[in-house]
Amino acid sequence: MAKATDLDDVMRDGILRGTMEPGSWLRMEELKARFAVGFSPIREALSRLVGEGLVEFEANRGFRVKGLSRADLLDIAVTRTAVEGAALRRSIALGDDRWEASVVGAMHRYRRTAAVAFDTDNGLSQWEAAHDELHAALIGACGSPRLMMLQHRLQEQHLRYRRLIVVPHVGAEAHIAEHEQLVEYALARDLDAAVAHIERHMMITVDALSNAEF
Amino acid sequence: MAKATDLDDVMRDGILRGTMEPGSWLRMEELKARFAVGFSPIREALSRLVGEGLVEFEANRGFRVKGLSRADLLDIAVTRTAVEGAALRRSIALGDDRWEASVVGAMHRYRRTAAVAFDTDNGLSQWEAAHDELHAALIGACGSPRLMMLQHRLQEQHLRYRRLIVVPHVGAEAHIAEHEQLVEYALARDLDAAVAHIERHMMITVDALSNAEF
DNA sequence: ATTATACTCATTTTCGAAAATCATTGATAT
DNA sequence: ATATCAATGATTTTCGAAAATGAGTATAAT
Repeated sequence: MAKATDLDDVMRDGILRGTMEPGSWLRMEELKARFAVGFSPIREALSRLVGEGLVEFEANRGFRVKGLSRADLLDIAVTRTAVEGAALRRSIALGDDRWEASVVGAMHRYRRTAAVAFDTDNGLSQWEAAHDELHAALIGACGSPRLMMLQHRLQEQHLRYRRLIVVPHVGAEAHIAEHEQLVEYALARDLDAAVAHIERHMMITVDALSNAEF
Repeated sequence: MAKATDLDDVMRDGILRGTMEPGSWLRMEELKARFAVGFSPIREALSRLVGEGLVEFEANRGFRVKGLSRADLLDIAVTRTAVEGAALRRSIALGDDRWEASVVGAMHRYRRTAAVAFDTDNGLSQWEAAHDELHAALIGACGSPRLMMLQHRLQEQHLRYRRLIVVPHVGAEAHIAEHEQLVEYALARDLDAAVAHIERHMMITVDALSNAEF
């Protein structure tokens, strides 16, 4: 079935989508049966996910999906603020026209997907994907592989929490306005305004989520 | 010999100390013989190190020690600036007396080890260790597990470059003065001065290293 | 001479039987 | 009754034989 090299992709997907429950143990025999492979590829893929922070390992007890908590959600936000703030600062300072073009393009797609987010079945996840791509585009010119990689991983981890709450129909407009403003600052190369805005933005997301049950 | 769970520690050590050459392939049979274990624990440990950014993996070609380059050294510095800057800002804002005490203590040990760094055989690595501990102590009150973990990993990665150049006997005084100043700002809770100082500090280290041959 | 194809060989990668581990249960002694 | 220790069982973890892979080499075809 699934090639062994892509096993971590499949499992990452399961963890991010909540199919594999946060905090639950990952029993070897079960995974072996589920994915129709031997022990080695499974352990290897899980070890990679440990490094990514999605899975925890306890010697002789096995692997488990990393749990969710308010403290962890806050920590993700704090770290995202540090990483994305610095990356955005550099990106705005270094970005050329190609960067501007990619931001404009991503913003366009973001607007479009937001407009139909509640119409179709997977409209919401389309919007979410466009949102994440917009953020990635904004820091795309920062020139630091590590900062971009960290942003990507933190976005993934954040995704697990976003999926837990129902996005209110009404909030959409404010959400869009937030990003219009952010992109405007970025393209105007207003460094301080953009960074201040994105830092505030991170915390708003936490506030919205911290009322949720989990 | 070495318990299988600690295999990654042993290999990490080898990579950081340069025993395992940067860019070189890690042949399975060789590692199997060297550590007297089977394939599985080796692959697992290496997979963990992939997540930490010390090892690269290419499907069906195997694992290799991550190479060194000027671009990579600069990227480490950029990322360290982002992570340690933000962490220090939070640490200064949130730190209590216990934090102050740990900083004072770490600074004391740093001074002591610096004084005898060139006297004994392993004096230099003692000094290096104390230096890293001082930086860890400074951000110790930031309250973010992720920022502290990232700082630790980046410090490790930076270590591989530090080992490449010979620390000049003369530079020691300036190095100590830098840290005296930094600690002073931190304990005085002068947030902006401390953060500005540490950001400059990161770049100084890069400059010193970028003249080295590699 | 150059491209295409089959064959080697060194190496990675997978597999499941077997060993190791830990929590639990049951037996025994105080 | 409670503590101590041995047996049990469920599960993780290791191991090396065997399969899969890809790079290199030889052979054949145009």
